[in-house]
This record gives sequence, structure tokens and C-alpha cells, in this order.
Amino acid sequence: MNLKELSALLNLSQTTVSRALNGYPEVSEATRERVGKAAREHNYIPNTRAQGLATGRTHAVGHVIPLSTKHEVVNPVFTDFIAGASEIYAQENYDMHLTVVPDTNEEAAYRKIASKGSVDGVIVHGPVENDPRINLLQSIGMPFVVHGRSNTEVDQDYAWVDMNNKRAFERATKFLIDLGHRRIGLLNGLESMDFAIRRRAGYQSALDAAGIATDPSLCRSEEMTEDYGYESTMAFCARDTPPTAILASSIIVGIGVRRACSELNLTLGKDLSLIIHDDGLSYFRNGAAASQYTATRSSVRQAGLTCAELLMEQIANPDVPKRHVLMEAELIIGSTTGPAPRS
Amino acid sequence: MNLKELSALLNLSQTTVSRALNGYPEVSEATRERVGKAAREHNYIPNTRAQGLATGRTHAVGHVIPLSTKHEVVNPVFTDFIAGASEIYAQENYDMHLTVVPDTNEEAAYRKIASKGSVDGVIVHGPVENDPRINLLQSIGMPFVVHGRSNTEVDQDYAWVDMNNKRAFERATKFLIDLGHRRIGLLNGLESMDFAIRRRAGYQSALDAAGIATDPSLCRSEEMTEDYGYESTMAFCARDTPPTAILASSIIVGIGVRRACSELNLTLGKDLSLIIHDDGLSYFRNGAAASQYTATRSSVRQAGLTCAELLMEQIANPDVPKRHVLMEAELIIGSTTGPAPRS
DNA sequence: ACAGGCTTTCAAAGCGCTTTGGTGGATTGA
DNA sequence: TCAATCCACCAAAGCGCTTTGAAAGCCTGT
Repeated sequence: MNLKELSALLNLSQTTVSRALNGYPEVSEATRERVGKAAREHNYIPNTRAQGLATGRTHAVGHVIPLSTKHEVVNPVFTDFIAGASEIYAQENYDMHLTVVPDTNEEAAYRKIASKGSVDGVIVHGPVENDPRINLLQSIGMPFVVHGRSNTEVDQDYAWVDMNNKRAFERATKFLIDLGHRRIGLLNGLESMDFAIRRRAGYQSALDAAGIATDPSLCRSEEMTEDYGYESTMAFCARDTPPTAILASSIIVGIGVRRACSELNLTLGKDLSLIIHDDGLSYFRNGAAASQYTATRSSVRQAGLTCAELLMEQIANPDVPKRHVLMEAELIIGSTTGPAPRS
Repeated sequence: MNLKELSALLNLSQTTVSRALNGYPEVSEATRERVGKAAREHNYIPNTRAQGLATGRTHAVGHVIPLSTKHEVVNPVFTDFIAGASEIYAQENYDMHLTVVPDTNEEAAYRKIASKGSVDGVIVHGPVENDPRINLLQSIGMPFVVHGRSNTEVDQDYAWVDMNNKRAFERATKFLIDLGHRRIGLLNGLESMDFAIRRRAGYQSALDAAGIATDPSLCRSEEMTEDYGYESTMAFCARDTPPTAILASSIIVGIGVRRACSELNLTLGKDLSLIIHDDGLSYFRNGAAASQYTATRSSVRQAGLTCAELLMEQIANPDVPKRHVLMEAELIIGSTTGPAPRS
């Protein structure tokens, strides 16, 4: 069922039917209702492509999700992020286009998306230091929102939604220091990523403030897998002077730490303290009642929702000033932290 | 840059340029090259929407991923599935449209997608018993591939890619029985799902073959979260006669089981045996060397890839007979299983 | 009764592409 | 030499929609 057929059926012109359905004023209430009823009855839904061609608006947004080529890994936070964003898209009747791209040629992917003209805007995932995509999109003139930030020159004005990574890790580190810990391991994400850089800065700054020298051999930076948590903990604990506490950049890394501990017969919160960053992944609810991990928590799902909102806003009105949303993480006290054991 | 501009630039008609780019024979090699070069230089990429309108082919496929309304949860296996499928889509130059839909009105979502006409085919995720979507899509005439199966009447001929869930769980259960276990807990996924039904059937059949009566209180069925594994294990172990082995439907559930064990000071593989099903999630590589979990393994990423292949095939040639791919899971022996402790 | 102003409707152009149905000119065969 | 054939190209229609510009019908007020 298309417009032509529907209007023939109603003995009206395509113009009138189209306007009736799109809420234009120059249509009498009587015919508007008649049209609406017929459309519903015949299950008429306008063809998106044609609509897009005619209006120049696609009613779709793109997400390019990077595939870590080194480990052939897709970060599981995307599911929750996307679930959040989808809520908004569903509301606004937008489609979501997904492209999974090896992180080696993301730029080409964005360029392609832009020239294909199949989306009205994009969400930029996983920004790195001085991320070239920001300049690219800006020069192309495609609306975008960054999930995270990039330390590109200050004059770059772009919309972003980020968690206060620095503050979160600063607080977590300080919390451990206050408990008496001096040797604190950091299992960070890949430090090419902006978020990881900020987290490290937070960690650093808390140590500096307490006058503790940082031991570079206690800081690791890797793709945030379970195995990474496990292997690192095993390596740490094999040292003469193992750390008494660990800061893990994701719950998944934390799970690896836990596995190592149980293998080494170390009790978390007693022999070794652990703070994780908790993205609020739906399959890993870090229980509120028996709050298992001490954690800095910030919902990635909420971030997805907010990103989508900002993007919709920008598409609707490109001249509106770019908004920035900085979410603060809560510090949740669980059972994996405790006073530093006496050495 | 669009066709019109490009052809004006080359002093050729749109027809010729279009044909040159699409590899039609009625164009001289010389002009074909000239056109190709110009297209590359000016970064010309045909507008997908216009192309779609003209051809009736959208060069896009849809994935509808169900959001469990009960727990507001999106299954993390989707990231890996989608990473696999994307490989094919990238190859074939297809777009992927994602819709996240509350599992309560999935049918409406499919109907809408179909009438919007924005995709050439869809992948059906998470089939349930007698899944209505299969009939729906068949009657609409939209090409589709099911990830999993549904026990709809036999005459329904549709393409699917599934893991041999029954066989996998039958083997796992038998493996435990052979180790002397008699009380085996089952932490299954939601038994409205087809895969969970088959897994249970496999479990059942192995017990029956060994002449062991099934204890319904040892069988649980829930959304496969970490918490579910934890809570269930705690509950199991609080019984007078706890199970000596557990079968968990995903690695995430298994992680919960492990957490409970470490809390209860039980050693996996000695005090309690555990077999998980391992989808090969990239963030949870179940290490080969120090294979941590005994597991039935089947790569969901590979499944995604195969689904995409079948779908491409079907879109290209709708009359080709529907293909079925049944993947066998490997049984990987890890360190979480051992002989049943003497009671 | 009629100019002027609304309201409601319509025909047709255009979005960027593919495809049908040509056409003009070079090549071939008799 | 002329018709037949083929090659390389083109103009225009059409995909399903929106939107511009115009027109028909209906009130007003004088």
C-alpha cells in the first residue's frame, strides 16, 4: 500500500493525503480524520527511503562501533549503551544503523557513511586522544555526539556526554589511600583511549596529593577482558612486594581479579582490596543489597540515552549551541575493600 | 557529489556513468576507466536511498533485538553475534539496521519494518516455542534467517542456524554422570526460549538414560545473569542434600556460581563440579591453556557470520531452498569438573 | 452583486538513482 | 555500394514521497 493507491482509494490527491498525515494545517478536520482512518485500516506506512529522498532527512542515525583488531573484541558495554539510545530512537521514530569497523580504518567508515547520505547524524564511540573523527565530522557538517571526549584543541566545539573519569578514579584512589593502602595497582583500559587517559590522571593525582610515588610497574593498560584481570593479578601477586589494592577499569576485569584471588586463596577486602568501575551492565548487576564490589558507578545505558537525546536535538536544530553533559560517578562501598594489611 | 554532477563533469549521460560504475557491458573500457577514476577522485558514492528507491533493493538488513522487559536486559551475546554478521555485511556492502524492542511487542516491530520497506531481509533473534514471527515473516514474504529454531509445525520451511543445544547438554550431563554425579543442578535460561527447552531436553534425556530420577527443585530457569548463578548456587548449597554438580547455561551464570563457591569456600572441580555453555564471548575467552571452565563451546560469532551468509544468499535468490545449519558444540574439559565427592 | 480574502484541494516538479527503449555511427558481408 | 549488425552512448520515465504554485469554492462586507 503506497500513497498513490491510498489517495486513489480516498478520491483525494497525493498532496492532500500526505499533508493530512503529516499534520499540516491546510486540511479540513473531516478529511484529516477520513485519511487517518483509511491509513490505519490499510496499514499504510510511508516508505522511508522515498520520504528521505524527498525531504533530505533520513530519520536514521548511525553508530560506528570499533572492533579492536588486536583482540577481535567488541566491548560489551555497547549492548547497554544501545539499549539506552534505542529508547529515544523508538520515541522519535528514528532508525539506527550499525557499522562494526576494525579500529584501523574508522575514519574511512565515517567518510563513507557521510557520502552515502543514509543517516542524519552519528554517535562517535570510543574517542581516542586527539580523535581525528571530530575534525572530520565537523568539516563534513554531519551532526554528531561523542560518547566520551577527546582532548582536541579547546576551540573545537562539539557535543559530548561523558562520565567524570578523572574524578571517579581520583576518589577511588583516595578512598584506598585513606584505608592505608600505599601500593595500588591500576588495571586500566587501553591508554590510547581518552577515558583511560583521564582515569590514569585521576589515579595519579590522588597519589601525588598523598605524596606517594607512583610505581609504573603497578600500572597496566590493556583491552578490558576477564583474562587481563586474572593474568595481571597473578603477576602482581608473584612479586616480592605485591600491591595491597587494585583499581580495575571494568567489572569484567574485576571478575578476573576475583578468579585469581580465589585461586590464590586471597580474600577480597582483606588480603587484597579491589575497586572496579561499574558501567551498570544489565547482566552484571553489582547487587545493591549484598553489594559485592566496591565500585565507581555510572550507567552506560543512561549515557546512551542522553547521547541520543543530544543528537536528536542537534538534528532538529543544527544551530543550537553544542551541549556537554558530564555525569558524576557514585562511589559504592562494597565488600571488596578494607584496611591495608600490615606489612 | 551526485550522479548528475559527475556525469556533467565527464560530459556523459547519467545512464552511461551509472552503467560504467555498475559494471554493465555496454560501455567501452576506455570510458569505464575514465568514469571510475573520476568517481574515485571526487569521492562519489551513490546515495543509498535513491538507489534503493530505483531498484527496490535497499542493501540493508534488519536485526530486531529483544529487550527483556522483566529485567530490562539485553543479552550480551548480541555484540559478538553482530560482530560476526558484520563481517559479511561489510563484504557485501550491506547496511545493518538495529531495533531494540521490548519483548512484549516484537511482532508489531517486525510488521512495521516490513511495511516501511527499509530492509531486504531480517535476522530473527531469540526464537521462542512456536514463534509467531516465523509465520508472520513468511506471510509477508520477507526473507529471513532465524538464529536458533522454533518447533513450529514441520511443514514450515525456513532458514535457520542453530547450535545442537540438546546434544550439547546431553553430553555435558552424561559427562557428569560418568564422573559419578547423581544430583545435578540445571541453571537454564528462560524456558520460554527454544534453546532453553532443547537444553533441558538434553539434560533430561541423559538422566533418563542413566536411570536417574530428575529432581525438579534442582532445575531453574531464569534470565542468564551473574546474580542468577550466584543466588541459585547459594540456595542449592543451603539444602540438606545439595547437588554435587551444576550445569550453567552461560559463562555469565557460571561466573556467579564461581563467586558463590569462593564465598562458601568450595573448590570448583572438587567440592562442586560445574559445566557451563560457552558462547565464545570475546571479553570472556575461556582460556585454552589454563582452560578454566569445563564447557560446551560453540562460537556465537560464527553463528552470526553464518546467519548473515544465509540471508545474503536468500536475498540474492529467494527461490533457493531454505538452508539449515546445525553447529555441534565441542566439549572442553577444564578444571571445574571432577569426580563426585563421596556422600 | 461583486471584489477581496479564506479555506481546501490539486497538478506537477523534484529528490538521486536505475532502466527501458531508443539513436547515430562504425563495421561487416554480399 | 547498400543493407544488416553491432557498438557506444543518450533522453526520459519511473521508484514513492514532499512541496511549490495555482486554482476552485466559499464567505465576508459593502
